[in-house]
Amino acid sequence: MKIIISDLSVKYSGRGESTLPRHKRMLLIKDDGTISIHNGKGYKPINYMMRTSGFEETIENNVKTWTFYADDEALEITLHEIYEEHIIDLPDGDPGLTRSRTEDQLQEWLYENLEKLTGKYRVRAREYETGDGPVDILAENIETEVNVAVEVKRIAAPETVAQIVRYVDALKEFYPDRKFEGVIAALEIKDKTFDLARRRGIECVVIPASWSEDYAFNKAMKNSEPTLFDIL
Amino acid sequence: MKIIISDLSVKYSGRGESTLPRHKRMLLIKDDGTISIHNGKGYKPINYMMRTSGFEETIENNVKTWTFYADDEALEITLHEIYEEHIIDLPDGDPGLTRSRTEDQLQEWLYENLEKLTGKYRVRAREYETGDGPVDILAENIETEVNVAVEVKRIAAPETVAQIVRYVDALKEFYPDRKFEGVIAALEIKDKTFDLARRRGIECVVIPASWSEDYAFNKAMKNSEPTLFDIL
DNA sequence: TATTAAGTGGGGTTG
DNA sequence: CAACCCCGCTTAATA
Repeated sequence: MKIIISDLSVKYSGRGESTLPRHKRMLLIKDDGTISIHNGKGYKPINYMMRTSGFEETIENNVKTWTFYADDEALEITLHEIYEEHIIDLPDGDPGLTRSRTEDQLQEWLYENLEKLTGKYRVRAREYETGDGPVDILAENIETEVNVAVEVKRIAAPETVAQIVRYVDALKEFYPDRKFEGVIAALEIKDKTFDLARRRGIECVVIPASWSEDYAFNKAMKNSEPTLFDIL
Repeated sequence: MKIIISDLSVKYSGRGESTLPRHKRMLLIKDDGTISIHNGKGYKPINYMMRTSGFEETIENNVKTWTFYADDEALEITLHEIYEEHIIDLPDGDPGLTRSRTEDQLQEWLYENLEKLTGKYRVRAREYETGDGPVDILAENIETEVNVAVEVKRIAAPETVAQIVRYVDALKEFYPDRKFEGVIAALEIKDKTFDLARRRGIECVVIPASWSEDYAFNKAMKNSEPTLFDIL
């Protein structure tokens, strides 16, 4: 990896197009060919390019311009004045991130706890194919026996309503002799989404934030063997 | 800005949760409080935190652990062995990125050129409110005088079809005495999307890739004054 | 301040 | 390869 601190300007052309006027910034060139340009703010680079396959240097009036190429993409960096340069060796084989509290785990937890949580829906299947993509959970109303498609989200947005409506429509079309309703289950549901859902006949279920503790506790109970986590 | 090359491990807890085992990586601390951890690959940090508001250092067995805080978030970095450290001054006032070939410009271009391009639609309005969100362009069929809602996209996906169908339905509901049709105009429309659109009675218009050159040319013509771009 | 929509979105998974 | 969907999405514009 190479770090260059320089007064630089950038032009990118590829999927979109952008230009960046001269300013002192950090240029980061990783060994996998990734280029990124950082300024003093934010965690994202202001300009970047991945999977570079070619490289070219031109010098004019003692000013270097580097152009990096890939399929249909080009990133042109003019280094007006270089202040610092560092070579850093980062070894391969990074063990990588392990995540928890993901939507997948939320879905798993809800599948186990939907009936307890709502008191009226009994789960039947996960990732049930609707004909227009799989719905997260298929359940049924215990009293009315109507089938219920449940879309699980961390944060429900208006587009979530559109999504569940599509699934319900697809299910109705595919099984014309059965009844279907739609439910959104989310940790957070904004007012506007709530109103929109109600107007479309979609019910909203708010999942308590404590789900993750409950999930972790149950996981730990199932594994009688102590995990590495318990020891640490 | 501070760059630290270190053998480090990370724990994040906030909107989600994640852990990163020990490995030699780069820690980047920007003056705006942004933390990011990079390995040797990719342009994105593997772990990060923005808008940090607090900081704490603990030392155990000669090993430093830094914990960064923000509302409901915490990033804990244990620096097992520090190899390098660099302080870099990046001035504020970065002029920032200017983009072109954006969807906004595409929409502007199409508004000017829809009639020329299709030979049958005449534009009437941009960002026209349908009752279910604004549609990009409202036009009319020159021959039949039917109103046409046009959704502009760079890449049209099946979801785009659902979107334009919703708009057309909303318009029909709001103006029951008028006729409406839906059109998707995009640079790229995959087969499945094309088929789906046809089945739903939505017409597809493919925008030629040359639109951006035409757009730039016309912009230049309008401004008789030479721009900074022309000079450079 | 909250909401919406675009992004050079990225990235993984499935058919 | 295309389609689909989640992401600790981020970020900018807008009401």
